[in-house]
Amino acid sequence: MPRWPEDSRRRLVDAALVLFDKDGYTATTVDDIAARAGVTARTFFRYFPDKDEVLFADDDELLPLMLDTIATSTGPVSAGVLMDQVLVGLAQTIEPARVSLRRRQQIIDSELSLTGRELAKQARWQKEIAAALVSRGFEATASAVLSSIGFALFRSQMLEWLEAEDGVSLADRVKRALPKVRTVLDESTNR
Amino acid sequence: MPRWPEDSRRRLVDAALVLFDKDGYTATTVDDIAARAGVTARTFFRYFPDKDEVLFADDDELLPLMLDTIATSTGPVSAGVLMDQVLVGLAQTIEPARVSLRRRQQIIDSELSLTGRELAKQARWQKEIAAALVSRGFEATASAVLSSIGFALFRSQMLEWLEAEDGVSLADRVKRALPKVRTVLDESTNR
DNA sequence: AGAAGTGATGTCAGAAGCTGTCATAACTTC
DNA sequence: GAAGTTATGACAGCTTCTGACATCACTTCT
Repeated sequence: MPRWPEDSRRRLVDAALVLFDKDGYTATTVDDIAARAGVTARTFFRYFPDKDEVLFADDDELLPLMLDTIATSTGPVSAGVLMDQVLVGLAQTIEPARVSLRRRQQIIDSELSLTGRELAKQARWQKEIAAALVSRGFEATASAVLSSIGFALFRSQMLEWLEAEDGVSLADRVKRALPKVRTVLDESTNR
Repeated sequence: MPRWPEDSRRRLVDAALVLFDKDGYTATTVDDIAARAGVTARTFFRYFPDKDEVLFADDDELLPLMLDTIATSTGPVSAGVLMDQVLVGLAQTIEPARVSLRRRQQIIDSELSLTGRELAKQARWQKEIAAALVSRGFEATASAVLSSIGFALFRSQMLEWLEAEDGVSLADRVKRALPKVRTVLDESTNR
């Protein structure tokens, strides 16, 4: 429970989203964001290491959740089932934030560098999840492959979910994703 | 066959790789690179839109190759087979450059922003390949999923290939990757 | 209540990335 | 050899990001 803190941070995030949405990412300077939040640019960089991160800072809370899913899972399960649990848990966590996530994704898609940042973050998750699977005794390459395609699938499902209006939850989409791969693969070897 | 051109560009790339390797990415300034190549920083930015791109500029030649694979494929094949051909072709193309690619990957891994750039480029490929599959008459979601996991797999295999010393070619690794997914998946539903 | 401490913020200075503009020199072409 | 093209240099300026130090608000201890 700090004195003024967290308040500035929240205002900076809000200001950034509004301005990026209104004027575009490159067109809005850090000074603009800081001014709208009532602080200095220097303060902005105290909360966020760079201009991009104001869009992704909240994501950092998600990795511990995912790692926790793996660490606290009980009983003998396959790596695939664990990965499934991780992704469904992730889906359920972000599910309520759909509208703001969609706005954010529009901004991200408008700038290639932001897409890169998003994917880099996901790549870090991917590595950590794979490592967590390994530390639970699963084989290294299988863990890497699983984590790799798991996140690739999650992302494609998330993008669909953000766009779609059919009301199908992200968790449901994710649950259907892995079997869907199997279908595609069965077709793929069908010379 | 330009007058002086291409020569400066080549020298800039070489200088950048040497300096990034020697002093680290952030520590070497664009001025350093330009100086070593015998030109001005302004000239650097005429060849490359930003400092990152000097590491990735050559990759742009690869996309046309991949799209060509899809466009010129004859006979009725499944999307999966096509995707397989694309990735194996890509693997064979970059195969000879292994040593320089490994040095490059070390630099990329040292900086999160570079990883982002690498993945952003791959994301663009992914979208274009998916679009090419669609234009060959394949279903949209299947194309997207296939392209998505295809590149995820390719990347994980490439990273293994760069590290490994077992002499197994990248193309072979890629060929084994898709079946490997199937194995992992079979295990994954095996509650 | 007053002193001392802590943490958030402001101010200032500066490096590095990147862009626009114009000049110039090298080289080609007619 | 005149005209046109092109790579490059030379500034000048903006934006992102960092380090150093000052200051102000609020807390805690006495």
